[in-house]
Amino acid sequence: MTRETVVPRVAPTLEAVAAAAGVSRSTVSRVVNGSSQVSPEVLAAVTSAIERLNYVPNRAARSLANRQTMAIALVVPEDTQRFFGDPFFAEVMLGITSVLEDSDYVLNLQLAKPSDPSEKAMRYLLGGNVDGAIVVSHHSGDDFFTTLDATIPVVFGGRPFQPEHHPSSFVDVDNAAGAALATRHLIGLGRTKIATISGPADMQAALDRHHGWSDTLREAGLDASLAATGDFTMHGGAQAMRELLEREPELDAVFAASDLMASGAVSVLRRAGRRIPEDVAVVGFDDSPAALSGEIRLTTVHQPSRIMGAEMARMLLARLRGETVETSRLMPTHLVARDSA
Amino acid sequence: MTRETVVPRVAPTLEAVAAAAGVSRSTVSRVVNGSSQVSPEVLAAVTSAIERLNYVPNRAARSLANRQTMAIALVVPEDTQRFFGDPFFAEVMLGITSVLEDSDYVLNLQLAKPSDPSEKAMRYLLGGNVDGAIVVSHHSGDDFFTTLDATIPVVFGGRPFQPEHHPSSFVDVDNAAGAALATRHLIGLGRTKIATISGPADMQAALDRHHGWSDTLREAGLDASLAATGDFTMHGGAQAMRELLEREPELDAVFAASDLMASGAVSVLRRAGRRIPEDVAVVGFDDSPAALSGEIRLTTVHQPSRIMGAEMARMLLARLRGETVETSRLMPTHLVARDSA
DNA sequence: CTGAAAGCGCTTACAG
DNA sequence: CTGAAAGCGCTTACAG
Repeated sequence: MTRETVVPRVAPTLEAVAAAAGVSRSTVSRVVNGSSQVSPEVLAAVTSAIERLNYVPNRAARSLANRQTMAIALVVPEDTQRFFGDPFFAEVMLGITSVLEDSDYVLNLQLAKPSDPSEKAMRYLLGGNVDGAIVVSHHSGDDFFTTLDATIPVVFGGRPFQPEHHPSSFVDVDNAAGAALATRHLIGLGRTKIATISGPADMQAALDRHHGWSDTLREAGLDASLAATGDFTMHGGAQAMRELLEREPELDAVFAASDLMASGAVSVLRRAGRRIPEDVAVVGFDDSPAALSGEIRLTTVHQPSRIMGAEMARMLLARLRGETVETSRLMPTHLVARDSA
Repeated sequence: MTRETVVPRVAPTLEAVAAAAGVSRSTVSRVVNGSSQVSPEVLAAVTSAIERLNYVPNRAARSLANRQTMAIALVVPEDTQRFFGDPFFAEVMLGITSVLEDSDYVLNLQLAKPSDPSEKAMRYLLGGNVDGAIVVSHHSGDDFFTTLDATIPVVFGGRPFQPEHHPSSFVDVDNAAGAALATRHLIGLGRTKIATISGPADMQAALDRHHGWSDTLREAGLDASLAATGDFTMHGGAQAMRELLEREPELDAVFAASDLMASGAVSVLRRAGRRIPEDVAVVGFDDSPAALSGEIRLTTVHQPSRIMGAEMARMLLARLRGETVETSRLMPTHLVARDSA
């Protein structure tokens, strides 16, 4: 259209640096990649040329040549709302980025639809765009992610559904044990009508926590039928609480499988005139910031979310380096007694 | 090390598809890229070969050849905590992803340190990894981002600092006008000692909102000296409120430059025995979910965050297409009167 | 409508 | 320690 007088500031290439330093491309490539096979003088000349030209290697060319992208994907099969709404994800991401910072890898966040990764997301993950992936919040419909491991290494945050089908590597806590901790605490408080608000049945962690609750109750000879399902959100927790209250107005305790759901339950209980913890004791799970931001300081099962994120990253990086690493890492939980139970 | 008996499931290339379909690579490339210059029969043959081999184009090779990455970066110069803590960012990201979904672009999230993007982030942005960038939450120290536009198109969320230096394209609201709306509302309520909690002075939006407040006050002949600075977080808002209360215990209104800061202020005011809105009227800014999740339903200045995100993406995509687009887009604000003022 | 060929900017054996 | 050359998997004029 218009006459362009602007010099098309093309990014300098290896070639240009080589010319400027008076050496071959191979040599420049060596210094860029930190090879020790370079004489001090040449090193200096090349380094200064790089500085002078402000050279940055072209990632596409590099990837094409050595088949590494130096990128890893963080896949969260949840909608944006839930991703941002639950502090758990922030903590995990914080842990991941903290270890990636010290590496040459960059993180690509991929929010996918639960149990139905988009065509686009699948192509992205399979199209050689990342060297590995971390999948947090796996749902049972997501077969794609468990089989993805055949193409690139993937580490799950939380034991994925059907690991027997495709043995996946993951970092998790012993969810059943954590739930048992919470339930025993409630029993120790003398409660007898102990309900639970479970997470979605298509998530392994939700199932495990549910079983931890029911097994503990049965061992104690208590009824384990008072269960409702939430979706790990505050709203879902409130909804489930209403249902439980209707079914059993006399309930005196509830174990919610997440702090957010516990918060929702607390609101409903109070609005229904129950004092917490006097009338109804509530225990959450996560010990995320959400445990402290609600109407009452939540008693909850602590899981080291940030550290778990860091472990996921470390595990993936180790596999990327070709090291033999354990397929799973289980982190400890503990009960944090505060005001709600 | 060990003898590998596993077939190294190499991803099929264009070449392989061409062979399978009995055509040239050029032809396969054409159908992959949706060229119309292909006969129906050949189209069918190639399509079926692609299906059969499960072919996914190698992105690095494609990028190298046509100099497009089909990726754009969302850069947020804030730490992970604040990024996840403020619903504003979630809304913007939601808007961005909604328009990107219908395109072939993927989004790469880059959290950078305020006023000091890491070496790594800079290299990433300059290294041909993305075709363009959206920068939300720009601080005055970030010269890198304003100059980045010389290399790849960047659209700012919120007018960047020093746009005169490097005319940047951005989408924003008229922050001063929004603040004036809030302030006039407070004046209309008969308040006379109207304070403000501003955002950080290194952000243009914070400055603009502050001026909207002070100009309106001066026009009304009221004192405009009661100002404290927060950092856009709840904690920062609380801190600033304490300071204001100490300086002027008689204050009867406060305009906070964000809902999160308004929430922090509300807590402090109540703890100090003030009734809201009777004793002190509070107006926030954003109308994000945070306006409804606190102790009181906040009266606030609505800005269409999600739509703004969508506009940023649309604007960037248009520039990527080589279209001539306006350099800035200003969205409207309006006051939402609820319970706090 | 289709194919042969050059080129995108790197890395990596292979010689020397 | 250094360089020439092939190759990574695509796209894109250029012919035909």
